[in-house]
Amino acid sequence: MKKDRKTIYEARAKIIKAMAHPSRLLIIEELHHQERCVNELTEMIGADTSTVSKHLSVLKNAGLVSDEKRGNCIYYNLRCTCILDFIDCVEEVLTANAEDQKNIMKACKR
Amino acid sequence: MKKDRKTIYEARAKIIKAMAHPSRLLIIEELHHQERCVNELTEMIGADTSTVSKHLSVLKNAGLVSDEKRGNCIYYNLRCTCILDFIDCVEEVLTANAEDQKNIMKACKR
DNA sequence: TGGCTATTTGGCTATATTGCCAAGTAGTTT
DNA sequence: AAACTACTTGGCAATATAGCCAAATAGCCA
Repeated sequence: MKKDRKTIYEARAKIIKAMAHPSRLLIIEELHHQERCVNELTEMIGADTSTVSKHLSVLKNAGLVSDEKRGNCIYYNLRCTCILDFIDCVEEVLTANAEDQKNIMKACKR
Repeated sequence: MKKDRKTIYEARAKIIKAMAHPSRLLIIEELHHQERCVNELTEMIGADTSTVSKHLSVLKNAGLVSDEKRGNCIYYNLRCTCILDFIDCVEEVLTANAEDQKNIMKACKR
């Protein structure tokens, strides 16, 4: 692979990888509705605070969320709302896959 | 996290994880232009055939590509073209990140 | 049949990710 | 200042991923 093409794909992969985790997808979806602090997200996810904090730092590092300290809490915000379209696309893939499964089942019954 | 919500996010994460690799992003983009066989992709990527074959099986397993044997080769096709919008969104994030970097640099010079 | 070509699979090592606990930091409240 | 709240960091073990080589499979060609 050409060097500059590789650089581009690596940069993209880093962003996508940051999304590629169930808890982080929850965070993304939640932050789309409203900003949240670590504590709130921790409760929703049901993992250790440190774990959630690390997930948030992965997202922040990828530039997907921003944080803002206000009062006692650090509030996290979603930076690019287009990410939600992204998830719509993923849903499309899942639906297509389910459709395939169904057809396979049908074929087996025959 | 509630069990059914967790299931949904795990399914989504699996799809996204399948995209989260430079070589696999190249494959996706390439297949968007035209179908390709393993050999062709292997050359473009410049890795071992077995490595590329495994990348393709990850993509196939996620339902992102389909394969079709014709003549001597197995041709791979992209199944959901919406994935390209997805990548547009990733580009948007990258641009925003670059913008941030630029502003930080500016601030430092002052 | 035997050798090709195209592709997949198994096995292995190196590396990365995840998640918990414990400890550290920082700002707030009493 | 001491205790408290909110969060991050370091460390560690378990697990997953990546990429190579070697070997297996499968269809084509002579």
